[in-house]
Amino acid sequence: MSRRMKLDSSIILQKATEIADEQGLDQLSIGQLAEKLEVRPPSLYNHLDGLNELKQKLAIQGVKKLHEYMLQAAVGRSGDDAIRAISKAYLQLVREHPGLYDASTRFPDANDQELQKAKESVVQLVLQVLDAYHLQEETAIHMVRGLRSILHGFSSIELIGGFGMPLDINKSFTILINTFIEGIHTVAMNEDKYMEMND
Amino acid sequence: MSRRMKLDSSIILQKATEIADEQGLDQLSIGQLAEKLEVRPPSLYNHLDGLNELKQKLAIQGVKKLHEYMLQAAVGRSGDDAIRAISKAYLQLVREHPGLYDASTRFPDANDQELQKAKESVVQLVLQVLDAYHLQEETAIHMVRGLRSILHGFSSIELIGGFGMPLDINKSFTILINTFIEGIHTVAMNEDKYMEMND
DNA sequence: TTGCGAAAACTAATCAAATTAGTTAAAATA
DNA sequence: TATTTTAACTAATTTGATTAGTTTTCGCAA
Repeated sequence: MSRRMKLDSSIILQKATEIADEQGLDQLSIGQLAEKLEVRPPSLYNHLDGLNELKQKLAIQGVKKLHEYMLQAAVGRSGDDAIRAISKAYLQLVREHPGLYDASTRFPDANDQELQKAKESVVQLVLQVLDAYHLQEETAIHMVRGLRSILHGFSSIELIGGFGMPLDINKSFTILINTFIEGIHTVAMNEDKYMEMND
Repeated sequence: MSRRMKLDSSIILQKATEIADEQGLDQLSIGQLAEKLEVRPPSLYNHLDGLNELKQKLAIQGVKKLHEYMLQAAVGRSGDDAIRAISKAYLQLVREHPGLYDASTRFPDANDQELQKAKESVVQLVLQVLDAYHLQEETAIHMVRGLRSILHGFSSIELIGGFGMPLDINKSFTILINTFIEGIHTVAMNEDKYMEMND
C-alpha cells in the first residue's frame, strides 16, 4: 500500500461520520479525524476546505440518508400505516446515526443548494404520504410541519437523554404518533373549522 | 465608579444571556463576554470556572424561565385552553430568548441537580394541566413527553429557520397544537386500546 | 525508461480561544 | 492604620484550526 491513495472525499466523509456517530458531532475535529486516517491534520486540506465544509457535507449526507430510510419505509404503504412507518424510520435513522442527524440540524450554511434540495425531497415524500387524507394543499403543508416537529422533537430529546422518567420510550413514541394520527382524522373531518382558528 | 465591583455572577450571566440571545449560543465566548464587560478574559475566572460552567448556568436559567412563562400562562386556565396557553408561552420564550433556550437543550452536565430539579418542575406543571383529562397516570406521562416533543421540535426547527415554505408559521403551530389536542380527546375516550398498541 | 507536472503528503509557522500561573491593587475589616 | 481577602491584571501555556512553503509520489508523455 503506497503512501498515496490514502485519502479521498468519500473515505474522509465516512470516517467523519463514524466519529460523529460514536462520539458526538462536537467531538469531531480535524485533529482527531486526521489521527484516525493516519495522516497529519494539514493533509486533509488537500481534500476539503476545512471543518465547516466537512460539517456541511455531513449535514447533506444526513438529510439524504433520512430520505432514504423514510422512502424505504413508505414503499407499499398508505395512510395511517405509512405515517407510522416513516415515523419509525425517522427515529431509527436518528438512533443509528445520531451524529449525522445532529449535523443535519446544525449546518454552517443554510443556503446550500444541495442541502435545500435534499430537505425538499423529504418534504415531498411526506406530502405524498399525506395525500391519502385528501387535505387541502395548505392544510397538508401544515401537517407536514407538524409531523416534522414531532419527529425532530422526540428524536432530539431522546438523543440528549431528555426523557427522565423510567417509562418505555418506544411506547411514548407510538402513542405520540397515534395521537397525532387521530388528530389528523378529526381535523380532516372538519377541516375548514380548524383552518379558521386563530389560536 | 471604582475599578472594583465591576463584576458579579448575576451581571455576568445577564450579559452572557444577551450575547447568546442576540448572536447565538455558539458565538458566546469568554473573550467576547470579557470585552462586553470591559475586563480581560482571565478576570472572569474569579467568578466562574470556565465556559462550561457558564453554559450550565445558562441552561438552568433557561429551564427556569421556561417554567416561569408556562406557569404564568397556565394560571386560571384548564383543559384545552390551558394546553394552548402553555404551548404559546413555550414558543414565546424560545422566540424571546433563543440563546437561552438553546443553552437549555445543550448543557455540559446532564446530571446537575439544579438543572434536573428545574426540568422536573416543568414536567409537573404539564402533568397538572393534563389532570383535566383524567388519563391514567402512565398515559399522562406519555402525553407530557408528546407535548414536549412537539413544542421542542417546532421551536427548534423554527429557530434554525427550518420551515422553508412561505406559509404562516403561527398557523402551523396553532394547527399542530389543536391536532394534538384532538388526538388526546380521541385517545382519552378509548385509552386502553391505545395503551395496548405496539406500534 | 525517464523525467515533468500535478496531486497530495509533510513540517513549520500562525492565529485564535480557553485556561492557568503568578502578581498587584483595591476594598473590607480588625 | 494595618492586615487580609478579593478581584483585577499581565504573561505564559495549551489546544485546535488553518496557512505557507517544501517535498514526495504518481501518472503520463517523450
